[in-house]
Amino acid sequence: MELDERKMKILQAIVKNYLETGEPVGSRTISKYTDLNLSSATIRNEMADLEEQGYILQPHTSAGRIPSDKGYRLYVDEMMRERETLLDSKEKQLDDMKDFLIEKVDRVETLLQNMVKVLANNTNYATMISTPQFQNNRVKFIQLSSVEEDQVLCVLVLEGNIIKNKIIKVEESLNNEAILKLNILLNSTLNGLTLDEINLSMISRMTGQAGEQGTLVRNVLDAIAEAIHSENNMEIYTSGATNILKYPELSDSEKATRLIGTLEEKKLLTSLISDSNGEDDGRGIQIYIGDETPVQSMKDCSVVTATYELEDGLRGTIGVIGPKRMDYEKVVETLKTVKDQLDDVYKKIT
Amino acid sequence: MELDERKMKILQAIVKNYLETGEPVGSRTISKYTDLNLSSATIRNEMADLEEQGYILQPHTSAGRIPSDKGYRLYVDEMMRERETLLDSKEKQLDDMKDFLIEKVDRVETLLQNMVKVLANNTNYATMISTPQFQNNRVKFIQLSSVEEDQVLCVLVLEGNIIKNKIIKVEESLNNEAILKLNILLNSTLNGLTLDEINLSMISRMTGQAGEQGTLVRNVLDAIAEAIHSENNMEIYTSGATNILKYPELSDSEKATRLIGTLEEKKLLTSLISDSNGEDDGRGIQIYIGDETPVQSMKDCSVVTATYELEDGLRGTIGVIGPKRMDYEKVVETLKTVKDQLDDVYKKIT
DNA sequence: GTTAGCACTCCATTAAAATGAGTGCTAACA
DNA sequence: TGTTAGCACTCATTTTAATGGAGTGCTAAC
Repeated sequence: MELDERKMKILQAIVKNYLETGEPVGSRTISKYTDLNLSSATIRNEMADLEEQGYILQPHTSAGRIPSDKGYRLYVDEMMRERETLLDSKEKQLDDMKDFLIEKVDRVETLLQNMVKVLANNTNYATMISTPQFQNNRVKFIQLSSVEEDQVLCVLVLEGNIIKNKIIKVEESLNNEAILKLNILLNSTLNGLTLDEINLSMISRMTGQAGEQGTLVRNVLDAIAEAIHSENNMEIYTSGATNILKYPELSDSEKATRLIGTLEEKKLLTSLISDSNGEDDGRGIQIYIGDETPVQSMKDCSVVTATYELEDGLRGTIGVIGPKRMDYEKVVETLKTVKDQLDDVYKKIT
Repeated sequence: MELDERKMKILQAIVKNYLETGEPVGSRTISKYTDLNLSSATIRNEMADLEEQGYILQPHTSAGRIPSDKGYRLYVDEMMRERETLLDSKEKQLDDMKDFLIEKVDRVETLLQNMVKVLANNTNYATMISTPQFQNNRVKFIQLSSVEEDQVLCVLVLEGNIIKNKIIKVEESLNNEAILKLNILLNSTLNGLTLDEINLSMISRMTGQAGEQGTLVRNVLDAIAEAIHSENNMEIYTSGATNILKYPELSDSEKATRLIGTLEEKKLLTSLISDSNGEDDGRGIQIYIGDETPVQSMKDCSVVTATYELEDGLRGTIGVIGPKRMDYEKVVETLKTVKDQLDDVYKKIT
């Protein structure tokens, strides 16, 4: 099953060439392209082998070969060299970007929205980014305040300065003293806890202690649970959906509709969000080629995702969606840089 | 410049037919289609006149005619009958929708997001909706709380239960008493005011009264100003962007990219938001045909917008973007219903 | 003023032909 | 035994030509 060195080189040449041109590549091209100094006939023989082994395929007889998913996979795993040379200029470019991003940014959301746009412009693929998850972040501060007769405002601050709030209806207005008491109760009990740590016995104890205001406490806790619960919170921003249309193999009406539709219906993207199952390269990068994708509607694409991590355990996912023949090297490199630098930018703006 | 009745009828027939088929319509079709009982030759003569007057045009010689922007405009202004007959079923349909929407909706944002999706599915065009504006809403409640040594949380509640918050850095930690005082000062001064009413002299007086905490008050006021300022607040949700691809006249790569890109880059849509300049039909409906649009990139489309109004003076815009040959009647009818009912749904969920 | 008739235009569709990139296979070569 | 030149063959793409038909404009007659 292993490929000898020559076959590897030929496969690599095929993939590289196809990434560049998007056209099936023939034996003659390879014969000239590589330093192997082999005639096209020899290449043809090797190609026949490679096809038999499933690394490349022919769109039709008498066409050149294109990489199969398996071929891309081998390329990505074994042959892709990191572009150290490019790294410097990329660093610089991203430094510029940082300045650009910081300007006028004062909320994480805005930062991420800008980031995802920059990434889309940079790569010419579609991009997505999820707001950080914070299930495991701890409660820092809770406050109830009476806003109107029958309305209580509940504000919740989590580690990482995530603020959630909700207006809760109450039957009868509360006096200041009652509210003060409740605040003390809530803070002393819940501060420093994560959602997972707020369990049933705790809840019943608190509702007990709250006496008359038992139902209110209950409502507050519900509000917290709801506020903190992942699916209500994770937002996904996308950008560059129209980049899809730049690639003929994706731009026919049916595929484009499916893809752009998926990007629009952000919920469908959640399965791309860092399930952090093993398959990454040790630096939080994951590559899904074709059918490997967890999002069915993207089976004609490749998806590259990276997990970024801000301080305070805030963690999210950033991803690039493009044709299978995307420039994996560049994308991976860019994502790594983005991921590394996101933290910096974030620190500067907070 | 006025058209006689017969020409009107012919134009109307052309537009209607073109809306249905999307194909240029010829004289023979009209001759049979209308109850005018005129031969195709006569129709041809009239068509020649209509073309000369700019109401219709020929894609090429030996093709039928299609309406020009001017033709559409006349149709929309003068010929479009409201479909009273359909109204009943539409009402019902929207009632169903209401139930669907209320389920699990507990924030206005979610309501609007669902609404815009339903609208897109219903019409088969692209849709947009803006979150309500609240420049003129009054301050209901302000509260500062010390969250950490150097961080103060500022919560602002406006009429309509719009909540804004921001964490403000301070030099030195504030004791409870100081915060209490500030809260009283802020509330007593600002409650019941709109942003416009918070003027310079008021600010300087307050910073004076705040003594040591002058800068903090300044920061709080800045935060309010920023929170309340329109461009930071208005969000626009879109849906059904891919519906664009259903219409051949818009689905070529270039146009589609431009349009979907515009929908993605929501900021570009702000000029569609209820500048409420006169040109509406008295019920908050506006129709932009082709070049009439304030958004340059949509000059190949028509856009229909409606202003909706929730209670408490919350007001936003909902819009439909489609090909010029969109079904204006249906769209206008649907928008009217949505606009009327949005308020109801909103009341139910709050 | 209306209509029938006719020549003309031009797009769209189909069919046929030319092109050419690329293959697989065979036989000769080192 | 691995490599290469040569050649016949395949098949998507492009080009060209032919055909059909929807629709018009104009003229002459009603």
